[in-house]
Amino acid sequence: MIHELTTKQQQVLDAIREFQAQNGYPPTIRELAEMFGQSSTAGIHKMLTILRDKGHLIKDDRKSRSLGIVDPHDLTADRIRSLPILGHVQAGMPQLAYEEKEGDMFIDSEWAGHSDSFLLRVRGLSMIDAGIRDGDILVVQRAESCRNGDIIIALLDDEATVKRFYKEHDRLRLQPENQTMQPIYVERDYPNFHIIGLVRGLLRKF
Amino acid sequence: MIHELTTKQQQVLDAIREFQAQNGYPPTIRELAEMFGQSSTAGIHKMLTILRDKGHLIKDDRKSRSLGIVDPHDLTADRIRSLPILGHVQAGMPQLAYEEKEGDMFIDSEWAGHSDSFLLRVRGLSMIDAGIRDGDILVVQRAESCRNGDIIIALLDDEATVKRFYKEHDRLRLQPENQTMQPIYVERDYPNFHIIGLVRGLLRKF
DNA sequence: TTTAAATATGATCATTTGTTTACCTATATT
DNA sequence: AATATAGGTAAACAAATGATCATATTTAAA
Repeated sequence: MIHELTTKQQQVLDAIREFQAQNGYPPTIRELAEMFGQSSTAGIHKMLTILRDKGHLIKDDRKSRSLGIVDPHDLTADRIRSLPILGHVQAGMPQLAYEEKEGDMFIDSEWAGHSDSFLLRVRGLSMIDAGIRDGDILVVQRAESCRNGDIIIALLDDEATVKRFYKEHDRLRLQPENQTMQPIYVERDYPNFHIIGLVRGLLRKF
Repeated sequence: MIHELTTKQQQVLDAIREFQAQNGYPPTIRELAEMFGQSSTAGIHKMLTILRDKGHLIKDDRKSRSLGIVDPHDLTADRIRSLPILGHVQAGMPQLAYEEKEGDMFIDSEWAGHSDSFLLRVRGLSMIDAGIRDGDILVVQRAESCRNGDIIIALLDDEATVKRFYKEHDRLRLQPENQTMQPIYVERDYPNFHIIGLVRGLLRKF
């Protein structure tokens, strides 16, 4: 869909990108013309129209400094999320207690692209056999439901835990991955059980 | 140095930030006035001057859409690194074979702040007891030396491995963390042994 | 060579945008 | 009560900016 560009058109596009990075806002047509040593604005204006038609540029008519690059390489902003690191999950859901925030961390949105996620520091050894260790940080995606076998963050009687989730005949099984620990069974419709989120990733710092 | 703001001033600042994030370029004074339901531009204009004097805003006189937020929280650019994901480490060090790149991932520079780092996908179970599993991604910091107990990426006879490193009397011990595997011993000064880097972190995607 | 497209000029026009002045209204402080 | 400050209105002005027309010049394709 994105057409080929002449070298000149590419230069203009690069100049816009450069200016934006340098100043925090896009250039005017006259500023662009000056950069290329041109005495008229008409040439640049025409080129911007071409660039827009070719799909490389977003340009709002009659708006000053409204140029926006359509750059498949510069997905930086879209690929980064800043997530809060929570020391522990508290009661009072579904609102998360952000006061308990340990800090923030930037992560690739491949993990946090959907909905609102957060990071949770693991306490305990209940998932040690799944390679989840004490002190690890989990990438948790908020969710109310999940599927069999998912590793979830659940709140049971105001106590937050990491477990693998299984739905059985008339009850739910929260399976620790630790040979020394027993599964927890929860009646369906037990009021004090809530799924907080799905474990999507794990971060560990050595 | 940065003065306190009234709630209204804070709202204006937030609106500018929001607009910038939304559109890629800053708003005009009239657009701001409209956002706040004001019929005149003078009020906003006055407020922008105040915000600039207080050090929260960069504002070029007589330039359209030139507002720039001075935001101590926006250290984004400094806290993010884009690291290549390598499928495996090859011979021919110390240059890494970037042709084998699987892709790139953004990570917090808390892990990759120093020197050049890269990401390496783990193959095998040699470190399973350390919670490092097949398919995990390691954050590797390039290094030629390391200390006892460090988890390292080493190249032995053109074979790359993840092991825990110990220096013994007259040899080096590469200790797998897997009860079924035996340590590897390497003579000091063995020519075909090279330390590639230090494992600083671990990323896993569920 | 001929033709078409891309690039550029110079001038002009219309609109957008920032700036300013003179007021008005609260609210809090002296 | 008097005063200062933040916030707001209305109107007008000046500068910045985008759009456009007619016309060259160069470059690439037919």
